[in-house]
Parts: sequence; structure tokens; C-alpha cells
Amino acid sequence: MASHKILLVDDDEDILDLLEYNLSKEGYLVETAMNGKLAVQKADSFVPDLIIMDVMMPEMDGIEACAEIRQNPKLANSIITFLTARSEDYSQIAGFDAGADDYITKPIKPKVLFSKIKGLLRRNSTQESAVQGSSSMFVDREKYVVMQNEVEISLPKKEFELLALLMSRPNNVFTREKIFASVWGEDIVVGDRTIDVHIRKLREKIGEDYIKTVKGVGYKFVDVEG
Amino acid sequence: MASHKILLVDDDEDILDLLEYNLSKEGYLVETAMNGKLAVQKADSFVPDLIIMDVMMPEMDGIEACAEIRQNPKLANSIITFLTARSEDYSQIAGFDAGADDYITKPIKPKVLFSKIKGLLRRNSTQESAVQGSSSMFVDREKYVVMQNEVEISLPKKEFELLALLMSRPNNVFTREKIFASVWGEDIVVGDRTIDVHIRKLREKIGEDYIKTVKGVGYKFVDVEG
DNA sequence: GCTAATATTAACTCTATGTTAAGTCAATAT
DNA sequence: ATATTGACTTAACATAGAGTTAATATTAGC
Repeated sequence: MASHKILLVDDDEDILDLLEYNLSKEGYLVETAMNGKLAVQKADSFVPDLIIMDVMMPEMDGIEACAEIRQNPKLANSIITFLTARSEDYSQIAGFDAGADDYITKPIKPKVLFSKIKGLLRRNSTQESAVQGSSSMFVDREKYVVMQNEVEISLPKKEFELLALLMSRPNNVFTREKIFASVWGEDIVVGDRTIDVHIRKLREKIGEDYIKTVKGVGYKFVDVEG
Repeated sequence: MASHKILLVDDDEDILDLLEYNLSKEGYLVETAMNGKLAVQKADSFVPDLIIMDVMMPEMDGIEACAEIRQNPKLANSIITFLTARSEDYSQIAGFDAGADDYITKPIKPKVLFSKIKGLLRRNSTQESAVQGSSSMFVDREKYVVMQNEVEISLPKKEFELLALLMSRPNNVFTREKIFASVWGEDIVVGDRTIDVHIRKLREKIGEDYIKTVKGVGYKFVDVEG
């Protein structure tokens, strides 16, 4: 298996160096960022499997960065772990709300960190590796366009992000909750029918059969034979 | 969604009571054990999603119990979390080595505990979830389908949850009460025949032989040779 | 063979989702 | 500055089909 990619985010360069050194030695591909803003950018290009991020940072704090990263459908499979001082209970809770998967307490004990990372990545890797997109359709984020049998379909932002999210894991059901969290953001509230309308428009544009409703659960993208 | 199952392990009855009360109130299915040895047994029959276990216990300590539980393939998907006094770093490390996934520090802050549990369980149900149970059939919660000999069977929500519950412990009889509690929720009341009808529909879809009626007791899922 | 528990079927209800059209807003063009 | 356009949301109503009920038949266990 290709090495796992880890993105480290902390404003303390010493910590970054220490962790980068040790994790690289363990065989991970490591990149770093010094604040939340850079982290969001780097995450988008690097597409890490795991993001380890300090909560307190200048420019943009971890919570905010986490929320932004969770918007990015490309990063739906990335695990986000916070670094927090031992008793910052507030940030722990806020972190989970923002979409974090776990947190690690400071001071960091390398052994604890390593076994934790191993555990987290093990979880994630069982699913992975299966397919990437589907045969007759794929998402081109650069051109911001969806290719369907050699034909470019250009979509408005919300429709694009929604379709990209669904296509990030074909056959996987995404609950309305998750769709909202990912495409709109945890805190934005929109009406109940908004998703339906976007789904309708997508179905009009790409065909009726690609997006399947799982009533009471959510929606999923299924690839149809073209 | 069917409730998550949590196994609490601690030698302090007060803590057990407190946690059990609060977690039950949150909608979890909770069972308890007073020492590591009992925990291992109970885990085997109960198959909890999450085990919260004190490190220091008589009879068999948490580390040892954790190691034993990790041997049990049925419990591959169970998350194990330790309860530790704030600075027992030794036990944290030993705990991770033994296969624990996380730890919670005492004294326990309910708010922290709940968000942590939510986070852990969410991680468990989004990331892994696949596989479970028997050879010729398994539940894939991510795709929200049941795989039967390479064939996807998609089911409506209630039927899916019901089958998933029965399959979570093949050969184990689930009483009607437990099925109601788990699939419908403690407070929702529906007629007596509702379960039967769902069972009927399931049998139509997956075959007559998988779900066996135990008259006067309940239903169980048995794996048949395919 | 009786009896209570479960099976079966079809009809019914109700809720989640589908659909359409109109409204709001921001970006761009005139 | 004003008009235009299209993305996005909302609201109102329609619909499907999941879920439930009720009535009747069947079965297992005593």
C-alpha cells in the first residue's frame, strides 16, 4: 500500500519539526502548515489521509480550519485530529461539532501518538483503495466540470459540490445531515427542500438514474452502464 | 438509526450507575460489568459498539481484558476506551499497546464524555461499518445495502435496521421488546403485528430460511449454507 | 384438539421526498 | 445607476411508497 499522507498543522515550529521527523521515519508522507489558512490550502492540494491540527493558532484557528476542510468534498475521507491542551474542554466539544474525528492531548507522548495514528489510519484504510470515481463519469475540479462520456457538463457551485460529494464515494449513502455539513456548512441553515431541488436539477442535467434516493436515510450516487 | 451498544466496565458501582443512567437516557443500549473477566464474557455476548473500561480493577485489569477482547474476531469493530486518572501516562501507553482506541480521564465530565462518545461512534459507523456477521451475507451500513452472495439487496430503513440488528448477533434470539427498543425506540408504540409484517417482507427479499421464529421468545438470524 | 402466538394479506395512513413556480440576491452587463 | 441574468432558496402542493393496522388464517406447543 502507498504510504499514508499526514498533514501537520501547528504554529510551533519545534513541534512541527519533531513530529515531521519522527513520522517520516515511521514511513509516512508528511507535510506541514503553520496556521489554519495555510492548512486549508495545503489540504486541498495534498489530500492527506490524516490531519493533525493544533486548536490554538494565529490567522485561523483549528476549529475554523476544520470546518472549512469539512466543506471540501475531496477531503471527505480525511481524518481530522486536534491537538489540545489537557483540559480545554470547550475546544474538545467545539472540535467535534466542527467535524473533527478525534483529538490528541498535549504534551504529546510519541508512543501514544504513534499507536493512535496507527489505529486511526487502520480504520480508514479498510474502505479506501476501492475505485476512484466511476467509469462513465468523473469530476474535474480544475476545470470545475463533470465529464460524462467525453461530454463536459458545467454546473453551478452548489450543484457541483453536491455531485462531487456524492461521487467521492459511489454507492455510499450520504445522509442529508452530512450533505448539509459538507456542502453548506454545519451552521448554515436552509430549508428542508433545498437539497431536493438541487438533486432535481442534477438529475435533469446528468440523467435520472445516477442519483438514488434512500428514503429516510439519504442519497447515493450509483454508476449506471453507459 | 438503531441505538449503539455500550459496555461499561468499572469496579465502582456508583460510577456504573451514574453512567448507565445517563447514557441510557441519551438513547444508548447499555450493559455493565464489574471487572475485566466479566467484561470479556459480556462483550462476547453483547457485542458492544463501544467499551468504556476502567484500567484499575480487581480480578483482571483493563489492560489484560482489552488484550483478550482484541483477540475476539466478533469484536473487531468494537471501540475500546479506557478510563484513567488524569496523569497515569503509563496506563495510557500500555493501553494503546493492548489495542485500546482512546482514553477518557477521570474525573468524568459528562459533556466531554458525551461528545467523545458521539465522535467515536460516528467514526465507527462512517469509516468501518462494513462487514459483520455471517459468511454468505453481510450488512454494509455505508452503502445501506445487504450483500448476499455478491448481490446487493437494498432495503427500506426499518427493514434494514431490523435485519442489521438480527445479523449483529447471528443465532442469538432477539425478543420483540429488544427489537422494538432498538429499531423503533423505547417510547414509540406500534401495533403487535408490525414486526411480523417486516419479518415477512425481509423473508420475501432474502429468502425464507434466514430468519427463524422462536415462538414465545422472538426472532433470530441464522446463516444458511449458500 | 385447543389455545395463544405468529403468519399473511390487503387496505390504509402518513411522512419523506418530488415537483413546480416564484422570490431573493449578487454579479455582471448596459 | 439601472437592467439583466442566473444561482440559490423558499413555499405550496403533489406523490410515492414506507410503515402500520386490521382482519383472517395458520401454526406450534401444551
